[in-house]
Amino acid sequence: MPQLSSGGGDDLGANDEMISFKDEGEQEEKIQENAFTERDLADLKSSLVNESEINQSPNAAAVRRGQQSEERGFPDKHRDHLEGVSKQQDGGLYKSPAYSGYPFLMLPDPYLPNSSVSPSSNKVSVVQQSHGMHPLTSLLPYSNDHFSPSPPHLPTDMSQKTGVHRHQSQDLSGYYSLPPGGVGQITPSMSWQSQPVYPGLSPCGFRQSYSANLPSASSYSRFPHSLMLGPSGMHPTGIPHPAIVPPTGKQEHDQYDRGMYVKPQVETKREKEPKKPVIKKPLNAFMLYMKEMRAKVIAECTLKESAAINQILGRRWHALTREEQAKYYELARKERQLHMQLYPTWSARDNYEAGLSGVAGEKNKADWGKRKRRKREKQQDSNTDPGSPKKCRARFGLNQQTDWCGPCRRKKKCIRYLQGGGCPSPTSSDLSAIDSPCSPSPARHRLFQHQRPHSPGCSPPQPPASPLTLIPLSPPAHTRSHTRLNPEQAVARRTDLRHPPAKHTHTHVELSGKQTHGSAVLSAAKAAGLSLKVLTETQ
DNA sequence: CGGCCTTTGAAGACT
DNA sequence: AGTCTTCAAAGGCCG
Repeated sequence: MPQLSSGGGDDLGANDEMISFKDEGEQEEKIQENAFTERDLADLKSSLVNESEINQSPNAAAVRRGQQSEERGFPDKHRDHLEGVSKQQDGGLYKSPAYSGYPFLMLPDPYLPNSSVSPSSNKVSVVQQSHGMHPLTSLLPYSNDHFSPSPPHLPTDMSQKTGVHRHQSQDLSGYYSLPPGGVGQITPSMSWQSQPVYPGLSPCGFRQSYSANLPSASSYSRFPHSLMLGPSGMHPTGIPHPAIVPPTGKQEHDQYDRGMYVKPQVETKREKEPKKPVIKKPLNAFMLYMKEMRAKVIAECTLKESAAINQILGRRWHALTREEQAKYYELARKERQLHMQLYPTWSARDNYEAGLSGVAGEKNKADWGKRKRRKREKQQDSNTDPGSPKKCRARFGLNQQTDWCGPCRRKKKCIRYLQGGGCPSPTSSDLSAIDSPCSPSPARHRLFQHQRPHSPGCSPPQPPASPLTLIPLSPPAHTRSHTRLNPEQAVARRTDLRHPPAKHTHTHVELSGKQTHGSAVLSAAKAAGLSLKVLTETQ
């Protein structure tokens, strides 16, 4: 769990962490990249200043007051916990109205016991913004749907998912209703508002965040996110929710990307297809960051391949300040809390059975063990030495792609390693990785051989990566666990900034001073646009 | 069409 | 307790 819950931010103020995890040879890259990140940081900081002013708005307080009608229902211990969290955090994440043209209802602090803050508090976290935009709004592209006033399609039976507490939300509409007066006065301030709209981008759901106005039929169709639920993307509660995704798992995107979202269709489809919901994991901080920044990276670097983009995003993630990361950690924390509220019986293990039922039955439990063993064996086959680089790109780096084996060039398993580790031990050149947003990873270099090597859209254009400017490529996800033992990796990953996991995230957490039931949770979800997803199972 | 790639973080299983 | 594995998003690529 992010160390945001206490300490008054002392752990966020340190400024020495940004260097510690930098790898050698990154100086040049750092200069270039900092030019970018600092720009964003400046924007962000400015937005934070502005938002603190804007949130003084009485309208915001009025909106918040309208949301304090429900009873408390969770143990005080969680409240205590969250109080500590909220005291420090609730003013930081959800008060930035920096985004114009995006209808974003600030998280109504159902998560935060201090939700009944006085108007004088600058921690007013409920800000309806039809024109203002949350700094993380692009993380919440599905939040558009949240602005549907008084959803008329709420089913009476909201207990579709087994074990999910369903406190009926008679007053849900109260949370969705957005007083018109509360919106337009929020002046879009800067911050990521400066992010361009990418009209030409492939539909990834971000650009809309910058251009949407109040929800409408058209705006729904413009939002590709899963919350723009399609036929089967209905939350068990009946509220369209990003956690509800079609069985295919990708349908959501295709469907919504193509603007096929039609609300009546949601209802009819849902009636036709009673499904078991497969609840997706809540997004972690980095995932949220990725969702937001992906479009930006794509636009700047004209990249399309997610693997390359993710490498860039991973680097930028490390380049973020603590404060910046803290926002995402906090958002992720709230997502987890919401997720836990919505699906108390859900376990991450439920989804270990990919493609199977989201409900972990006994059979799934057995299959899970088998699958796990299979994967383990598979990895051992190709990687008898888990701690060592196993791919040509890691061994030779970008500058020596001619030394790569064929499979490595085709993103396949490195045959050299399988053939006995014939690859020479890595030198400095094996430290190749994305050096800048413009430098694709060696593994993806093939992609750029038929793309623009140095996109003009990337700032700044990068020459072919030099070993001196390269940083170590992070090991594959399945080998990271080994590298965690590596002190350098530990430093590189800036473990000091890694917020400890919320060990009690699966305990009930009082999310609000007065909202504790499903309606509160759902309204909070709608307000915050949290990205919980449920994959409904086709019959 | 399914799986891979790639990233970090969270959670659960395992040792 | 520490380690390991899986999944979350994304979309192009490959067999």
